[in-house]
Amino acid sequence: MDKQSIYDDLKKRILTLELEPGTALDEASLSKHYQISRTPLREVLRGLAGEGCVEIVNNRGAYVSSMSHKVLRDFFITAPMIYSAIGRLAAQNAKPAQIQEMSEIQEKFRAAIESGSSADMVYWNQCFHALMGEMADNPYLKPSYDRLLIDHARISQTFYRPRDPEMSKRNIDALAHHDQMIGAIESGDSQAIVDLIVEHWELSRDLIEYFVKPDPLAFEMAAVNE
Amino acid sequence: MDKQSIYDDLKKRILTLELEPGTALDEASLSKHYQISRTPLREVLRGLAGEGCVEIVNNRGAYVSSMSHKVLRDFFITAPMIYSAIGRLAAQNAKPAQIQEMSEIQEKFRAAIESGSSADMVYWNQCFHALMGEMADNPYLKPSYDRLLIDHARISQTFYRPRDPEMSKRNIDALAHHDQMIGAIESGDSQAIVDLIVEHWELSRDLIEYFVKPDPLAFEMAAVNE
DNA sequence: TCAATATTAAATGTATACAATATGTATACT
DNA sequence: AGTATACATATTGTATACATTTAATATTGA
Repeated sequence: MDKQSIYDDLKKRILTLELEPGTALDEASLSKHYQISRTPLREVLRGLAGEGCVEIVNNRGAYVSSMSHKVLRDFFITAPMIYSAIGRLAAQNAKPAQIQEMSEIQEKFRAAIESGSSADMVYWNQCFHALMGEMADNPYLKPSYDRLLIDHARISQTFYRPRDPEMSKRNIDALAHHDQMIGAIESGDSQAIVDLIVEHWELSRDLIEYFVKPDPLAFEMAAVNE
Repeated sequence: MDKQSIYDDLKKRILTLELEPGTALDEASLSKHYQISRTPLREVLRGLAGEGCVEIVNNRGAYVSSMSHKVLRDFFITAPMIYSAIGRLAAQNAKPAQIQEMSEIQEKFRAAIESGSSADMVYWNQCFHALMGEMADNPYLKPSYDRLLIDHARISQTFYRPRDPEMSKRNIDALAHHDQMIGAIESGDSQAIVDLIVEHWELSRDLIEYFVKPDPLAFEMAAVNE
């Protein structure tokens, strides 16, 4: 397994919460697991730290980056601005080959939703939005955008409930948004893509609110007053 | 010299253009220069790559990141949005100790301008704006902001002419902006800081335009027609 | 002479051994 | 008993030797 594959594998395990926020990433165990020496493994961990997946503390090793309330708040403040900017630039700069690739990813995403595979949904959704970042082709926005996507995936996983029928409905909506986004990018319609991204964002935000502020459990007032 | 110092030193040399864009960063030479083995030096280079100072090509080493026309364009597109957002957040979140520190940095900056030391001006200006990024305290915006600051310093250096009287005038203006920014942050005035940042940005932008589109050299039409 | 291939030198990439640091445990002391 | 200190263990950080890849040069053939 080469370094890039190890990088991708670790990132995937962090995004899917298989490695939960705060988990210690022990160099010896990982290098044994991936059958590679500690030197290149350390470089992988430091690479992931640069992307925000991992936090490194001096002389105390690497940890999967945390997801505090503060982080959640910053995420809600920041995502709409960056997502809109990336979308606008993507509509302006997307190359035909990238649009083709995006269509293919979208079909994989559609298949994942139809099959109900939660891990695949997260993965192909991630690919879709990461590709939009590539289309935007702006080295200054990319690091922030990528970091937002990482936490977006983790937050979504946290609040996703595969058995809730409300989820299927939202997935269908998200899928439709993606289709429309591809159309807007093809026609280079900046305003359309920004509108779609705002709509898509609100879907995601509402999903999270839906679970942060759920309906209280049923209870009998009479029983309490007895 | 410890790893952090080496990191800082290299970053400073890149910012001040002592190490020009595209310069190859040879591991052996650098490790000899800093009296450290290649292993930790490689980690430093990869750290700088994560920040955007350095580009690493597989099996071909590290280079000071380039400054193409494309980069310049992306810089102009992106900086106003991120700078404004950071400024707004700084006004909202700055801690008293940080405001104190900013005042101290500003005095160093003032001294640098009065003494006319170009390198010190770049350095303390960088510190001022980097601290504003700390005040904003937003992990999603920070990586983009830091990358913008790096290239902002390099672009400014490229177009700075210490002997031009126009420069001194602009320096005085920049200094005044900084003073006003500290005031706006102290009073938590978001609107004021955004206005100041836009003004400050325009100063910087005009400076660059002033040298990208200079007045043509004098010539005699008559001579051409002879 | 030019092109293609083989060889060689120099660089990066990896493994491993050793050093420094941090944590946990045991022991001594108040 | 509780705290502090000393020691032991485990983990990270660094140096160095070796492997691999790249690039430059030399050599051979047409």
